[in-house]
Amino acid sequence: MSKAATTRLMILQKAFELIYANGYQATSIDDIITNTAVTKGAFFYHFPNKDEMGLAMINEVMYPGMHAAMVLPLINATNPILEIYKMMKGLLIENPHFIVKYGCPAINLIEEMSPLNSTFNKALSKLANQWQEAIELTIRNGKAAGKVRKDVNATQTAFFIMSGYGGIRNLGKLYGKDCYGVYLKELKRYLASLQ
Amino acid sequence: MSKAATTRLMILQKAFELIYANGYQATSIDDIITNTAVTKGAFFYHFPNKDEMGLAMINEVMYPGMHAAMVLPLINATNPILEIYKMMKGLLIENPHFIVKYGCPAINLIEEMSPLNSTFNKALSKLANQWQEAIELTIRNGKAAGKVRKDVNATQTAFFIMSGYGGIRNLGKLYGKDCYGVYLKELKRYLASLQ
DNA sequence: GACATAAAATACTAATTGGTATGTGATGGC
DNA sequence: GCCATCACATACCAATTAGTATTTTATGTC
Repeated sequence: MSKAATTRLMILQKAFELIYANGYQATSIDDIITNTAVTKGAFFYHFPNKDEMGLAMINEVMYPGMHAAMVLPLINATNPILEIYKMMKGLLIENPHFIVKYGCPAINLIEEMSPLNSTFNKALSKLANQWQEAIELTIRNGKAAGKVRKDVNATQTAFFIMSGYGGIRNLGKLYGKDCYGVYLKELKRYLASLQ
Repeated sequence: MSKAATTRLMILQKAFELIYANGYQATSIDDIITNTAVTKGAFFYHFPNKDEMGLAMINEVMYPGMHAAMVLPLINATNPILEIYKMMKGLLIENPHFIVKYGCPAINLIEEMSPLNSTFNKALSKLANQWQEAIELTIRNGKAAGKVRKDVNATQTAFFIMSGYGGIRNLGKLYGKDCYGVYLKELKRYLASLQ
């Protein structure tokens, strides 16, 4: 990787880190550059403004991360109920990149920025769509394989599962990680009811 | 109400309005006073700083509102499954104070502030606890009355329902109100599975 | 090694931020 | 009618914000 590309990536990764912990608007460009070996000149050489950096961060840092944690575990699922549960448990309990009190980076950014900036909204919708489609497909395949009841609505179920995730990330900020376990137990019950 | 009390309430209500739409940190004191007939002197006469105003807003504006919309509908519930569903539908569809793209004021504030400020965290936890207890009690009563299966865990179920709410408010910001209907359909299915 | 351009460093700016210092008119108790 | 204190109003301040203008240093190509 060229030195310039390294600088650019350093900016995006540190921005992600700070924005994850403090929010997008509360993270200043000065915050980012004082936490890296990057100067303001370099920042504005690589990005025309803060929002363009934010979009690059969504597409180049968050998208790959969410794909690995949320979509890949579902690909080629043979037992959809189990696979969806494992994906969720992996996300909530086993993923070392997430800190309970800071929630989920994607949920945080949706919460903060999607009402304020339609370009952010679009970029974040793409993330959510990928996940929704992966869950939906898993359920449809499960129905075809006879592992999920025929009267289950895949779209409805996907939205319901995604909602649970966003909400428990929110509650986790209030109560800490204990509520993740409580949630997962009931998720298991719910998923079983689809069989 | 005395004139001073009116001024104070005006500040809190306008602050709530602006913070609901733009977030706590993105709403400046100047924003609040230019949108009211209140000066900076009056603001800092009534509140020592911005955070104290924020806490007063949680306790004096948000708490009563959330109690009316989230707790009251469950009190004296005779059919818990139906009552919980109606409470949720009332919140998502019928409540005229909420704007889909801005989500839920309480969820927003939890998202933004609970990781950054432990005093906010505490105040917001009280809100969440009230709701949790109301849902839990409804389910326990339902079990006692034979309207909810004995093997249902009230705490788990309450967390699961609360999570769904927080998450669908998040998705609503992305997708608009259509997803509320999709969510409610699956919530109905889930609630039925408790019977 | 000359040269063009890419990449970055430095110094600045206007606007906005939360908060303060100080002044002033109204209000209520005596 | 005096006086204290309440309830504001006005003018300010230092720090921080996103962004710009200008200069300097690397880097690849011939």
